Parts: sequence; structure tokens; C-alpha cells
Amino acid sequence: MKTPATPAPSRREANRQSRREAILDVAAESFLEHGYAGTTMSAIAATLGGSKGTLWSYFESKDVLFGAVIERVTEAFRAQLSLILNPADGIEAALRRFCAEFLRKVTSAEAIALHRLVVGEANRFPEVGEIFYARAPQRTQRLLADFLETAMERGELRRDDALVAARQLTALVMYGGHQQMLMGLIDTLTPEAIQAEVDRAMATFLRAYAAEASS
Amino acid sequence: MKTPATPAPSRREANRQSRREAILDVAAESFLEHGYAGTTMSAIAATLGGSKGTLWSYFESKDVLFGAVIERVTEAFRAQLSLILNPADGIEAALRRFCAEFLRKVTSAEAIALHRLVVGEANRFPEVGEIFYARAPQRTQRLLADFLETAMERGELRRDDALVAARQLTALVMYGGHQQMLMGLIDTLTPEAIQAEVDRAMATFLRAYAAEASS
DNA sequence: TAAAAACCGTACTCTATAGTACGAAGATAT
DNA sequence: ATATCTTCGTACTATAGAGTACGGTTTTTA
Repeated sequence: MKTPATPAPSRREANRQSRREAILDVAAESFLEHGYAGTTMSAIAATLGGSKGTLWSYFESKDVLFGAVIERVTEAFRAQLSLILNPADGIEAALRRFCAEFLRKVTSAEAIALHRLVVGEANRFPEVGEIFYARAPQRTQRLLADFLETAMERGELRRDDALVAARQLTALVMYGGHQQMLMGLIDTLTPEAIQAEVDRAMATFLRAYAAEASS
Repeated sequence: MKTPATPAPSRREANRQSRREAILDVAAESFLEHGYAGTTMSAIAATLGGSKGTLWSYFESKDVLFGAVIERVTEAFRAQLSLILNPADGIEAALRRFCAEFLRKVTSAEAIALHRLVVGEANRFPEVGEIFYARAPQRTQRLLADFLETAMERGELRRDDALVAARQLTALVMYGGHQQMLMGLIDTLTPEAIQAEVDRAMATFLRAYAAEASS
């Protein structure tokens, strides 16, 4: 059997690919930790062990590398956010689990660093905000909205705009500890704090979106 | 009569003071527009018309100048946020006005620029986040919480933790357009959009915190 | 009006960093 | 085995920007 026609993974291509990944790994770490200005191409090359010429043969400039890193990290973040929303649990339990998991991920050191980077560089790199928004907040909201939509149709929640409801629930969950982490007031959320935040958010949300009592 | 003992506003002092203000004005504009890394001391000196030596005689380093700018701009922001919460209007109207005004201010170009700066530099300048948080979100929350507290005591809202309620209301108001502005997806909120955001937030909030129906 | 302080302009030092050049060494394909 | 592509190391260019030095000029004080 010969090699399959479509992907011709010659040795060179493969090497090139994994090399590229390695560069992105190192670059991502540096950008996330030190920001755009605080990251130097020389340092990246040094950490890689390779030479600068090689680095430039993969990415023609720091800007381009930065863009690639953001795209990749955001993608990784999205992938990691495959949150559970199991209707079989019952609506309240499902939402509660979802919120806790969501808050945990969104307040991880990596996620906070990414968020800071996106917001901080939104001026210089407008596309960065768009990429991030489309992949993170927007997807989460849509996922959640679909779930809420179903619940509304079943009469388990009051009928209303599901997307708005989804946004509001994420807002309620994020606006406490997440906000403070973003600004550097605290640098971790204990599991208890997460629980507490979720409880508060859920209480308010459920009260506002409880199914109408009368028929 | 000699010069008064306590304030000796000699000509020199006065000049020095106003000069300092002028520097901070120029520096603030630059930091807000171009960020920390994007701002150069030379450019500030050039815009001022003065010489670099003079600039350094007022602020011993770029870091120090940045700190002073943040302190000042945050203070200005806080002062501008003397929001109206007039209980005589009735609770719903009062809150509605408050939220609209709040959202308008928080989505102004200046406020967004400041917010980005604070979040983006929270790593390098930890004190910046603290200053900002204490003066902006925290104060607003406390102001609002006091109002809600009173309303709760009067039985106009369901009895609950007023500070949490305040945080939740601001969260509901801010998480839509403000979020998108921060990330550069849009760069203004029309008055209509503000109205719509406030309406949605208020509807949810009032449902969740309506006074208990039964006695 | 004379001494003191602040300011100006300009030129300078020093360091950091993006990006380039290039020849030698290594890996890959045919 | 040999031509080709890739990488390595290292040295280099070019630029930018923080901070300093200093002599001459203006402003303030007394």
C-alpha cells in the first residue's frame, strides 16, 4: 500500500509542522506571561534552542507570530470549554454544574492571562478581540442559549429571549471573582468561592426566569 | 503682615503645581490612547513644548509618571461618577436612571481606554488594579448597595444581601455592550442600545428582587 | 538689581530589541 | 551519493527610547 493520495506527509512537512508547534508553544507561554511588549523574539529563539534565522523562516514578524499565538491559544481555550449541559440531570442541577465548570475554567491562570492580553492589545490588534470574542464568549452563550431555549419550550423556564438569558447568566457568574482576578486583586478562586459565586448567580437567575406559576 | 504660615503659595509653588498638571494632562492622553509601551517620554516632552530635563525634574521615571497618571485619571473618573439615586422618583425609575447614566459613563471612550489600560497592565503594575478597583467598581457598588438596602428595609424589594444585589445589577448592565467595547468589537453604544441594555437588565433584576407577594 | 532657582535646547550615553547576512553543518529526497 | 533544503551559530545593522549632562536663558525671590 502506498501513501494515501490526499495528505502527502513527507518527512520535511512533518518536521516543519512540529517545529511550528514548538515555536507556538514557547511563544504562547511568553506572550501570556509577559504580554506583547514584554516578549522578545530573541528570548523565544533562545528558549527554543534554535537560531533567530530559523524563527523568522516560520513567522515573518513578531506581529504575525502574535496573531498565530492568539488564534491558537483561543482555539485551545474553546476546545477546553466543551462544557457539560446534560438535561437528564434536571435543569437546575445541569445549570449549576455548567456554571461551576465554566467559572473554574474562566478563572484559570491561563484564561486570565489570555483575557488580559486580548483586552490590553485590543487597540493595536483589533482582529485579536474579534477572534477571541467569536470563539469564547459567543460560543458559550450560544451553547447555553440552546439549552435554555429547550427548557423554555418545555415550560421549565419562563419563555423569553434565550440568548439574552444566557448572557445574563454568564454575567452573573463572572462579575465577582473573575473581575477581581482580571484586575489583579486576587490571583485564585478557591473552590468554596466558586461554589458561593455560582449559588448566588443561580439563585438570582432562577428567580428571574422561573416558569410562570399560573397556567 | 508676612506671608501666611500654613499655605505659602509662592509664585514658584504655583507654577510648579500647574506645570505638573499640564504634564499629567498630556501624559494621560498618551497613556490612554497608546498604552504604556506605546507612550514615549520624548513624545510627552515634545508635546509639552518643554525639555526632557524638565520632565524628569517632575517625575523621576516613566513608571512613576504612569502611576501618577492612573491615580489622577481614576480619580477624575470617580468624581465624574457622582450618580443620581433619588428615592423620591420611586425605586424603579431611580434605578433605571442610575443604570442608564452608569452605562453611559462606563462606555465612554475615556473609560474604556482606562479600563483596558488597567487590565492590560495588571501584571506589571499590580497597584494600578487596586487603585482602580477601589475607586470605581467598589464605590459604585457601595453607593448602589446603600440605596438597595434602604429599599429593602422599606419592603420595596425582597430582603437579601444588598451588596450582592448591587453587584449583580451592575453585572447585568455591563456584560453586553461594555464587554464588546472592551474587546474592540464595537466602538460606541448608541443611546438606543443603552436603553435596550438597561431595560433587559432591569427586567431581570426586578423579577429576581421583587418584594415577596404574600405577607 | 543681584543671587537663586527653574527651564530650555541639544547633544549625548546606554541598552534593548527587531530583523538581516552568511558560511558551515546537518537532514532529506531522489 | 549527491543535489537540495533546512537549521545553526554568530556576528551584524538599524532603530528606538529611557535617562543624563550641560551651558545658556528666563523667571522668581529678596
